Amino acid sequence: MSSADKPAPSKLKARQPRGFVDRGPADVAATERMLAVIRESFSRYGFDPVETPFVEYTDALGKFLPDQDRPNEGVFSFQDDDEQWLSLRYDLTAPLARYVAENYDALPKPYRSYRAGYVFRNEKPGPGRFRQFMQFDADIVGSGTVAADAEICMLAADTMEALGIQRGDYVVKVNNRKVLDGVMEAIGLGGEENGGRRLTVLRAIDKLDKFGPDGVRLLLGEGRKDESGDFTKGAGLDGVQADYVMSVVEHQPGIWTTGGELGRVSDWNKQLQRNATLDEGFAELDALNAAVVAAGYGPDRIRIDPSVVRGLEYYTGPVYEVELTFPVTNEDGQVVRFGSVAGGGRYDGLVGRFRPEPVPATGFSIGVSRLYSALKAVKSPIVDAKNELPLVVVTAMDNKSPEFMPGYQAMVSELRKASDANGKPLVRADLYLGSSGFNAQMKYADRRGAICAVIQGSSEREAGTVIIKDLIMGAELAAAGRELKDSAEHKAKQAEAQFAVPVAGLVDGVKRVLARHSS
RNA sequence: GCAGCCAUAGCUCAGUUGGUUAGAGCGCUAGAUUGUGGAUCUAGAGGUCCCCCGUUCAAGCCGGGGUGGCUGUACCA
Repeated sequence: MSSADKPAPSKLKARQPRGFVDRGPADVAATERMLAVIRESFSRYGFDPVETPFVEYTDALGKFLPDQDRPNEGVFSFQDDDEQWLSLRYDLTAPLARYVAENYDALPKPYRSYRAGYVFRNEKPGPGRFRQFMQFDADIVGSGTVAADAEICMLAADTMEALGIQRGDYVVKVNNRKVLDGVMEAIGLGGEENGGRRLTVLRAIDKLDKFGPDGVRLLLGEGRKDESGDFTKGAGLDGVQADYVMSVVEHQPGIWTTGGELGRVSDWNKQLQRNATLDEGFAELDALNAAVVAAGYGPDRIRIDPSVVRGLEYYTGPVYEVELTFPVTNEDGQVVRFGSVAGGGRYDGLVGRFRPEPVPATGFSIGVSRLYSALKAVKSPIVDAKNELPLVVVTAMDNKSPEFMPGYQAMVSELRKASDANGKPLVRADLYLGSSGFNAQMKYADRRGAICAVIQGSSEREAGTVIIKDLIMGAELAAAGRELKDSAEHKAKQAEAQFAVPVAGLVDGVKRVLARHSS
């Protein structure tokens, strides 16, 4: 404080690493409620929870093996003191595969499990895209039937509705890797030697949402130049090949709505040159569709869409993507779409990496923070702040005199012990511990969003009473114009908003205020 | 990763051809009002002008390099 002890010239700068975020009380509480809803939904489908650690051996995560000294491509990795490579998990699927393989004999199969947790990706962050984020997964391991995939799709749809997303505001889109592989074969891109070009074509298809059919066509052919002048090399398909690809991926709007009835994928497939892989893919889509339709899930909820491309590295059969379809106005006033908030598919090869026998598996993953933003945008009641327990602030009128503090602490203590008719906690209670004057204490209570303030100065203390001030009603009065403040009506309201009760009646007085605002 | 734009107070931003002590609005802290949220008025706190090197008598401003941010693109399990 004296001029002698100046602050050091270089103070440490408080800052978050890029791509990582802090979350405030409202976000934490709302996310907790959201997770509870998802958990309930998954649990109802008979899934059991399991938790695995953040860290796995790098080779167990699969894709990024330490081919050199630094297994760092997109993954946070470090070496243990025995020099083995460890990594932070980048999804919840690979750790589940490791868990199932390790505990194979002890688990009931097919094994249904769910889990939520943070995952980490060491890559460039962007809007709504972080290096640490939460996923919520559900998987069925040990069942190769398409009924398992159907079950996952229905679970996805039901979970969206449980979260307060209206039917029609989301859609579960389903495709099958075998369809895409069959298309590749049909245009002559089958076989080991065409792996690179296949990837380019599939990536181009994945851009349909972003660049539209014309953009995709460019990427299938020569390539595409973006507005910054950057050029993306295309797959080099000729016109016939590109036509074929486009006819598949663009056909989806008509498939299920023809004649007002659900069409059959196998009928639609007759328009195309066929091969065994295509047939198998369409047969699986057909079976999946039949299963969900029989259970009452129409194309407004679960829909076949041949343009869905996901998980090129490890999905082997059906793939799914949950897309939000309602438009949203962002803070810049632009209308945007949320797009995909969950995705998944069948990964029959993943557990088998650890086991002598093949183990089929299917599952999906919810991007929790993206979905959270979406729930706020649709004003889902689940993320509404009103669900929080109300806060009462006890002011410390005589905070300059330490001998009065125990009295105030007795008050918050009593409020903290109070419960409602159902035996649940009545309120959260906070005692002002700062050194500022009374005016500032009211501002404090206001900023904390307290429902009421408890006040006891010297005159109340002598009278054995406390004052309870309804801050919600008080705010309306404070906002009223000066000329109104002398009116009889205003004074009557003021008496209602702020009243004295005996010290023993503190909890009852607070209940009186709660009752006013408990709608 | 590649390309473009940007970096001055907590936030949004001014800052003249390079010229003394870098400003505004909002916000924040408090006072006016022994003890009541808004409004008003007053005062206060808060800055290595992103960092380093260079040019110059002199750099927030000019040059080079770095770092960080934004946008697009690539990748995305």
